[in-house]
Amino acid sequence: MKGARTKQGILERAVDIASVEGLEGLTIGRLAEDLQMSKSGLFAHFGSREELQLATVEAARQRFVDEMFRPALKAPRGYPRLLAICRSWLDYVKRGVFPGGCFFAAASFEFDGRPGPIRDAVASAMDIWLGALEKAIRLAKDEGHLDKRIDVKQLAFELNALFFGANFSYMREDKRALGRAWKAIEGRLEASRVDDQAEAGSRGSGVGKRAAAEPA
Amino acid sequence: MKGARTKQGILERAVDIASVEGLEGLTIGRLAEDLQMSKSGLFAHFGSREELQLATVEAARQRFVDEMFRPALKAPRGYPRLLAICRSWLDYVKRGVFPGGCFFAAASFEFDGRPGPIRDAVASAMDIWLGALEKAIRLAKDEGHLDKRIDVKQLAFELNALFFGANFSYMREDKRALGRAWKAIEGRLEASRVDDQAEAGSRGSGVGKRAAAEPA
DNA sequence: GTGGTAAACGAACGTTCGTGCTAATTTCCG
DNA sequence: CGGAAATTAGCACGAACGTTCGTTTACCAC
Repeated sequence: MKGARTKQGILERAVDIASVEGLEGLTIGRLAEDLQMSKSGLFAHFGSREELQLATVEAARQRFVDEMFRPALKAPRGYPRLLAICRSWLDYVKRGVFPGGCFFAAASFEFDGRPGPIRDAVASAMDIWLGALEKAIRLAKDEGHLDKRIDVKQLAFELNALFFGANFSYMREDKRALGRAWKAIEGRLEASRVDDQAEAGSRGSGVGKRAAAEPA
Repeated sequence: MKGARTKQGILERAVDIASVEGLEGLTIGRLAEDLQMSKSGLFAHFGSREELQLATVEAARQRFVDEMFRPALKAPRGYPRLLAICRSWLDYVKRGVFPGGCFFAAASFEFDGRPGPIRDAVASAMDIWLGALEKAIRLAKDEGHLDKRIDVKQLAFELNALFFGANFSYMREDKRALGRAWKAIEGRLEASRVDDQAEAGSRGSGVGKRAAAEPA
């Protein structure tokens, strides 16, 4: 049972390295040296490099769910939860959950043109995440918080794109990156929101009726 | 002078390979074999692998400008040109200008956490492109086509994010990817547009006043 | 045609890659 | 405590990596 803990430790480090150097840059020798153990000893846990890479993808998915997604589920379902997910996403890159930025953004672009098990694993993880995002949007519609006419997949596409853009800009030391992303996200969501008559008040008309809140 | 032509041919192939395998996956042996020439003969043109990578980035930038950006400049300045640039971007990934999808999206994510000359070169190319995009937006404002209140950098950020998202989805064989991206882009631009009283007509109100045109 | 320069080649360098084996060590259970 | 099982280490391998070297080929001016 000791092996399981060691394996977990290996994978945590593997995820960190892969998020910076890429999954192809993740090398057994480098990883072993980093953990101060022998190549062969480490190797024995996986049997092949590809298996190590696949396990790394899965470990990254776990971390993503634990650090970014699950906490957002505490928010009440519907619009608040959808907003919480978006906020949590930006927070997750800000906190540096992966030292090299969003693991899956990087991995997706790294393997997009290369068929094989790793590409499939990354794609599957992204499918799960996008599915969860779509579900959150659908719930917000069902709760009557979002306009019934909005296209769920379309909105998920746009939000996901903004996440990628946020990660890109943030990694380029653009201090305004997350602020911009948050503004865009909020604007997009507010525009799809069903008018809440209770707080009708005087919303601005025209370009955008945007709140001014800043991300965490 | 023969060497210059050879070098150009090498770089064209190098760009193709790097767009699929990544700049780190671009290997001298592989490239030489692909071109049916000796490693040493090829190597002599660059002096080091890093120099080859840097030259590859520059060659990719050239191709990007030639195939995607310059053609869009034929459109009249202002809103039409901005729209033409966006359309051209989507078309450029659809046409497979780079076999592995947008070279710079991939390279940006590959090197975002790794300081060094290559990261700098990629970042510089992205800066030039984003600068050009911002300029197009600013021109559209100056021409009175876009609302004067819009934030140029904010809009550029959002468009760029949508391009990345489009590339991501398109590379995943999502047939609707470019359609969605186009819809989002057009919606975002229409919302920032100054109302053209001449063609007032009956635009839909509410969520979005979106035209239904499909991308090329 | 001949001489000189530029371009491409082939072989080899030292490293590092992933991957087998086998031996030593540690851990766990009765 | 002792022995079986799981875990780690040591070592060797073939291949590929970037790079250097000396040599040969191709081309162009005179």
